[in-house]
Amino acid sequence: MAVLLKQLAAASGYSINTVSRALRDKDDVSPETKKKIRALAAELGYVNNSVAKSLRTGKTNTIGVISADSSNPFFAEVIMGIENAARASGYHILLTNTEESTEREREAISVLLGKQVDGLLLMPVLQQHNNGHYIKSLDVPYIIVGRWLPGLEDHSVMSDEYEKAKEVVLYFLKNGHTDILHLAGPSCVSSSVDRLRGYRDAYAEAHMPIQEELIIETKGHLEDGYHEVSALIRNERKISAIFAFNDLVAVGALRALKESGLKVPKEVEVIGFDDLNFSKYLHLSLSSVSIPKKTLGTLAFKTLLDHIENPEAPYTKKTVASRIVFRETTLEQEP
Amino acid sequence: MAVLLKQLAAASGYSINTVSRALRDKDDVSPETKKKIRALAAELGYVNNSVAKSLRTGKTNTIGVISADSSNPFFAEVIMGIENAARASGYHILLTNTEESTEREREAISVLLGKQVDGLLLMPVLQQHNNGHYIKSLDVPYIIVGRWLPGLEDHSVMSDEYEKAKEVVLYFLKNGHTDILHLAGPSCVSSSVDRLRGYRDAYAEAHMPIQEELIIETKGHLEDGYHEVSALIRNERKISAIFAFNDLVAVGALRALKESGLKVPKEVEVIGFDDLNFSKYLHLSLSSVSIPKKTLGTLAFKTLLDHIENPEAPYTKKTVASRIVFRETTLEQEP
DNA sequence: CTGAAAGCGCTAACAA
DNA sequence: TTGTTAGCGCTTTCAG
Repeated sequence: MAVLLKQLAAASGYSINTVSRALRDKDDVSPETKKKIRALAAELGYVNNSVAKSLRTGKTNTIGVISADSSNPFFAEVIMGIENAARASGYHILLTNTEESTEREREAISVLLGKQVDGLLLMPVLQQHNNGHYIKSLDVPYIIVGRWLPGLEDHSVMSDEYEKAKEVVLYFLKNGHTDILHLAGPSCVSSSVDRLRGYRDAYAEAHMPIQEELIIETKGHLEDGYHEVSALIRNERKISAIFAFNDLVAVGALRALKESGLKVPKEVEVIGFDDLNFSKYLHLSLSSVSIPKKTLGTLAFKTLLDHIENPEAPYTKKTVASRIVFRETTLEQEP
Repeated sequence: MAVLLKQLAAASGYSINTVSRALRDKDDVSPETKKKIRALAAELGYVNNSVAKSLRTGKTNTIGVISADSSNPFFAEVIMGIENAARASGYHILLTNTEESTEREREAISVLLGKQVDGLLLMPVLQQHNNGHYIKSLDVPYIIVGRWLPGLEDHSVMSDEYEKAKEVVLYFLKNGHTDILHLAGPSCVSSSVDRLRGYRDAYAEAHMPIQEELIIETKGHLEDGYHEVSALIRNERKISAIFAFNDLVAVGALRALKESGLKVPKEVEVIGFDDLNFSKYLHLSLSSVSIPKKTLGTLAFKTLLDHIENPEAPYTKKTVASRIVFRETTLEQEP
């Protein structure tokens, strides 16, 4: 069974305390003693029991990560950024999925608190009955990653989505498009709200009338883009540009366009959002708004760590800049 | 601060013990007492401290998941399967990445053991100096997911990769291809070894000579497929079929083929491996070997759970069947 | 049905 | 420099 301090103490002749201090490299233990104890620990394969340590110290060196859907490559990439940064700082992550369910989210927070995580990284659901109030009352430091919650904006680490969404649609409008389809994301996700707002404000700024039927809410999955665009084409609804909530939806849309024989970008221009790894390798490489996902994850963790180490510090909203990458699904193309 | 059993005891007039037993629904506490205590706990927002509980019970209800690279969509999907199954059984996952490094792997195992995980799910690196010996000596139950380690085959939950790889190449050979490029994965990953073995054995079975220069080792990333195939074409090396280690590499290859003007599948047939979510939505939907990733994750967790609950049970290798999906990058196509 | 006492393995005060 | 003692918050005997 597991080797304990007690065993090391018995085997070395020192007290449990001295062994503990030696292993933690405290400087009131003589070098020789340390050496002896260290050697013994290595020989017997001693592994510090972090559960006991955590109970005693009140620190777990673990943070909870509550993701909405980690099978979505976007989150997967963000989470990898988080994990990397966390590991580099001696932290571990306890990962949970909510699948955009408010109840699961609440449950997840509660369980993770029970596990005494030192902090929380959240990608929360935004809804009528969201957990904003509950989250606001948390004792542990927490950061909202890539999203926001009303009244908690200062806890967010995210990218400039509204601005970029607007820019995308403005680009379309300037190119003379009037029928710009917006394949929006779920309204319970703050990024959908921002991207949609960008769409509306771009129209407003260009003094163009919005055609509400060209705003279609999806769940943000591949199939959604495919089905919605297929349906539109079947109904002979004219569209000349598509601004998709994310790359997944855009890829689905691309597929539908191809099947119907519509030429991209000549007849229909398409811009996605997120710039997933594979998007530039598509047969028709996808124009998209590139969010630095790994950076987002890293920054989120680092910010959280700051607050763990310095609990009194006030929170401030942090933003990482994204940029529009023009590839083969738009007429304008980068060199 | 956090509400403790002590507070509930003081506030309710019962002893700490009774409160604890009431909350855990033990049947030697009277129903009314339970009700009172429960109400109080809910009111004060009591959350059980799992660290203390774990120290006392020796159970953490947490498993460690050591992934090679969770930004790879394949792992992301498997991990999601694991997380789902785990949550359904009241377990949480502590996620770590090794980026295919043996040292990080060893370190990760050790730290997770220190955190007293109830079991381990590994996607280990296979190398000269691998951690097989170390892993073999573990006290906690562990399962190797989607891979194998020599001597530990019984601990694996994986798919029938060798068979399917062979089948793929046999399909190519039967169609008259002689120059089949194999974009292999890293040799330190067991699935690469299996898929390559399938390639070789198919040639042997067809009594065809292998052209060693058509076996190219890659790291399994998108860019690799792109660069290797581009280089081959630049050197005017003739190839008429590509069997890629995974879909990522295949997509990169597809891109290179497109740039060079080679028609898929007429001039070059391509089959990938893994069948990632997006593969069927590519402009040219990718033929691939479909591994049921979520099932793999679920089965891995369930198997691990069996061993956690029943430590004496012997391990046996488990396999989930994959299947070849013929889409638009092959001449043969499913309806 | 309920309570008192012990102890999980560790670290932090305090003594020596 | 080292050892003794207490205690983190909980569950588990064992009494009552």
